Amino acid sequence: MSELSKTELAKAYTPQDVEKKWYSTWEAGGLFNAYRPDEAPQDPTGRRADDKAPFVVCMPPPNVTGILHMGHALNNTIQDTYIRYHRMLGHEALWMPGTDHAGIATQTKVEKQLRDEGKTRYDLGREQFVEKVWDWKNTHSDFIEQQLRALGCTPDWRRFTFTMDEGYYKAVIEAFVRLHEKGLIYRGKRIINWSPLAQSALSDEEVIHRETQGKLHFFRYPLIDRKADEPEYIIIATTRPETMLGDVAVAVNPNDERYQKLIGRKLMLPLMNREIPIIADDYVDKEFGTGCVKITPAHDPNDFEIGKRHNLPQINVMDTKATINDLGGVYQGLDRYDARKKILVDLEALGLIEKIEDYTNSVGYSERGGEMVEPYLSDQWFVKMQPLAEPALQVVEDGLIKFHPERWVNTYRHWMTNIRDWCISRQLWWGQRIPAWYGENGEIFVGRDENEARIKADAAHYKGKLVQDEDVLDTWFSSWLWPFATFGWPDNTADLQTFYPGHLLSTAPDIIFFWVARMIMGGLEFMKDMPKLDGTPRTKMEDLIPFRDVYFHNIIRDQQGRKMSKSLGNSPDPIDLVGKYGTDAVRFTLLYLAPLGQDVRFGEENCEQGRNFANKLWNATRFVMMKRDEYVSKQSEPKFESPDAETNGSVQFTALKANGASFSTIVPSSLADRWILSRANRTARDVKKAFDDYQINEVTKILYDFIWKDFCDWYVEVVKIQPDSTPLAVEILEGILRMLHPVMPFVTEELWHALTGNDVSVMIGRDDYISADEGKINDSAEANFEFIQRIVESSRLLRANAKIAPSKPVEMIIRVNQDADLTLIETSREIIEKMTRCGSLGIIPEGGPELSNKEYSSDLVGGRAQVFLKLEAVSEEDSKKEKDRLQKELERILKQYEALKSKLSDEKFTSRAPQDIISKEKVKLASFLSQIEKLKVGIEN
RNA sequence: GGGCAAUUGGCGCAGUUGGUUAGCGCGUUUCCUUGACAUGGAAAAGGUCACAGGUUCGAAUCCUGUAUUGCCCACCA
Repeated sequence: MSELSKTELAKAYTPQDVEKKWYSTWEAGGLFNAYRPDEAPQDPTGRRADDKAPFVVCMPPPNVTGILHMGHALNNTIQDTYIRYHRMLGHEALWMPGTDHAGIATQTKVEKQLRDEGKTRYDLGREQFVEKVWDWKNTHSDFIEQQLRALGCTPDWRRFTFTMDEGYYKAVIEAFVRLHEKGLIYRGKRIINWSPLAQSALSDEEVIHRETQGKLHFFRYPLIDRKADEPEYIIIATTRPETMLGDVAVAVNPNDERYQKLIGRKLMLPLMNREIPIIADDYVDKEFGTGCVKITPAHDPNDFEIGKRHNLPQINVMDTKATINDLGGVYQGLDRYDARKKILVDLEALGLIEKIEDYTNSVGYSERGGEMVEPYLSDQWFVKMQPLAEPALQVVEDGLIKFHPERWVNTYRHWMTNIRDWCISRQLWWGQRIPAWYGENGEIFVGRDENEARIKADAAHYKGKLVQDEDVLDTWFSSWLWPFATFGWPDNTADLQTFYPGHLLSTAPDIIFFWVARMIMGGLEFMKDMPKLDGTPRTKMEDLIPFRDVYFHNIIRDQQGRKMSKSLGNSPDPIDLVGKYGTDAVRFTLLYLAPLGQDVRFGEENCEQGRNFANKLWNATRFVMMKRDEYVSKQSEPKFESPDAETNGSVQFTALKANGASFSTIVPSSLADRWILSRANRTARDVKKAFDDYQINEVTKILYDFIWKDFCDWYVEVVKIQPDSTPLAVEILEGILRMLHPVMPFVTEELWHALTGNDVSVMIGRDDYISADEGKINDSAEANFEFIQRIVESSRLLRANAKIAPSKPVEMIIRVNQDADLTLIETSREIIEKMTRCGSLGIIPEGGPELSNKEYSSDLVGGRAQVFLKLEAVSEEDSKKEKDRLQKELERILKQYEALKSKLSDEKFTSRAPQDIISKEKVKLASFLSQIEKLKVGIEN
């Protein structure tokens, strides 16, 4: 590659051409693969860092049937950016991909398909139905993977895991059996959340409560054996009349004088004609309603507790479809809503309705199906959570696991300290079947398979038939094992030893309870027995936790602030955006808009910013390459292969790769060079800090500003004027491409190859990330070049004000306050002249003849200099306008000056403020003063 | 009922240990197709940082309260 390059880049960046090519090149080149030290020779890139630690991210597995929405796009972009960043830092970066079987969601979809064919799952039977779900899964799971590829994601596809895979299935069963053996899983008859649609139990987390407009009904329950001075009936209040069919008592507060005498007496439950007692319980609030509560233990969790305290029967009046059953008398067969209507009509006819009021209360709905959840009494399996929650809270409190932003710790703590047992059984067919077998007399045997259950049965001297539990486990009961089951747990695999614990978990905050908290519990509980890589046991908490940092990203909303949702149709398909704007543009935009933990409103047009940025970078590279060709052709003996970076006289290019992780070895020879090198290194430093602090939107902002404003707007312009800066520009650009690569992988890879001429087998993503050389951060160079920039800007402003055509050469004079600046400006003379298009430039010291505002328009550059632009024919009107402008400026500065002056003369300030602040303010005051004087002179002349 | 956030120019947002002449993108106005880029360049207008107190030499930034908005949690029938 002696001819470093020809300028072959197209005029605009077209992502489609570039993305497909590079993705397959990366994949074929093994970029995504992470290897254990013992597998190192397999790494096709030949580069690995045995001495460097792995960096592991487990992808939150999307639902296998789902399509990715904007939230996924953001989340996976965050993860991919961190993976790429750490890969470039030399870590063995492992991103574990996979999908989730999503029990209810998936089963519901397949059942719906069956329904369209006029069938139910029972028509097929369990085995055939599950087979059908597998078919469905197999035809849909590719889709997720393709979308992730389109987003440029680089997980280790070889490790792709599905939560129903054979090995994973085993892990789930193992976890169940172990917890059961420890007494942390039990079976119990409880009130659970029942989804009549899914016909299954739900966990508390799968129920969302919404304020719902309803009615509070006041019913009269007649008193039996009423004495003359007693009321005819007791009035109870209820929001759910249909449950009265299962009433077994009415409770009052023991201290309620109104009813004290009636405690122990009986009421006649209307419609059912059942005698029920009046009982006393502290739970009842005297103030609410009538102070009398009907008690329905089978249909309300509170009533259930009260029922237990008072040994009341539990009468379940509904079946699994929330239809009234045979215990509901004449209402049998009615749906719960129809039953309510009929009960109201019937009670009305009996004159037993006191009144009905409007009432708003919180009602639970199924997160999936959206229907009203029924509190339902049934036998279910539960995980005892408190013993698991305690250490899981501890590791977060102790900072072993850090939340970003930190405030989520509060939410986490609250949930963990008020934790309730987790209902894990689901009356579905799609999922891991509960490994419990029942004997004919209700015996329960839990084992990894039927053999094991049989052995336990034998031990218990049970010889009869064994029937396995029909139910499956909650999907989250498999998800919480994700950080280690994916590596082969419960087997003691080399992968598990090498890649556990992981590092980063990135997720939306809405699954903090579902998933994040439980994964922490799972890691602490299940990894205890697994040895570390060196064979020693995991004794420390930090060896058990599944990850160290949890990044809670924002929720993406539409421009009206609504949550993106399928039903609203307000969620753009990320893949459409990728097609329209390019992957890099979408990635950049999402990260740029994603301040940590703050919801963000997203409009598709935002992607234009990312697209424009990619195009800007593209063209800057195109230009730099063009200048390089030009520069090379002018050199008598270009020495590209030279490893040295000597810069005396004939500047030469260093071999780009040899720079390793820092920007450039070229010794800067001009102010602009020192400036850009300083800015570049400062940027590298700040980017690293932002990455490490999980301020990813800050990363993109810093890069955007540096690349666009410093490099493109100024330094590229400098190169046009100072061709000797070309080699440095090339090297800065090369570093820019590396710095930006984790965020915008495609365009940077394409440009990097164009620029360096590297073979496709060499990938920027396997190369070193830029690290800052802080010794090259040069405050005075930055300040001095900024001074030059301000002068140029002043000149442009004056030209615009005076309406002088941009192309017309002008006469300009710069008057400086300090002699040192005479030389400074002199050395930058060419830059100033070319950038301001001035025909003649005078540089003069303080003092000397005044320049009249009849001839010159002027502008102050802080207190440091004043720029004068020679005007052509000046009319009275122009002159007045110029004076007005100066006057306005004078007033503005005067105001600040006065404020600062009184501040500095305030003894309180001078005695209490730190010295450096005071001296800074003094310098500012002097600057104001000099500006004021100059403005006055300008106005008068 | 408890908790957590947010409130900065027309719109969307930065501003992380209190000290900047309060920034950015979009939009608006003016000018510019000068050999990287019109997906561009140059310039301009536009904000008493929700409100009221307080702490401090100094507050967009810290504290208290108020208002509005959003989210999470909670078994008051």
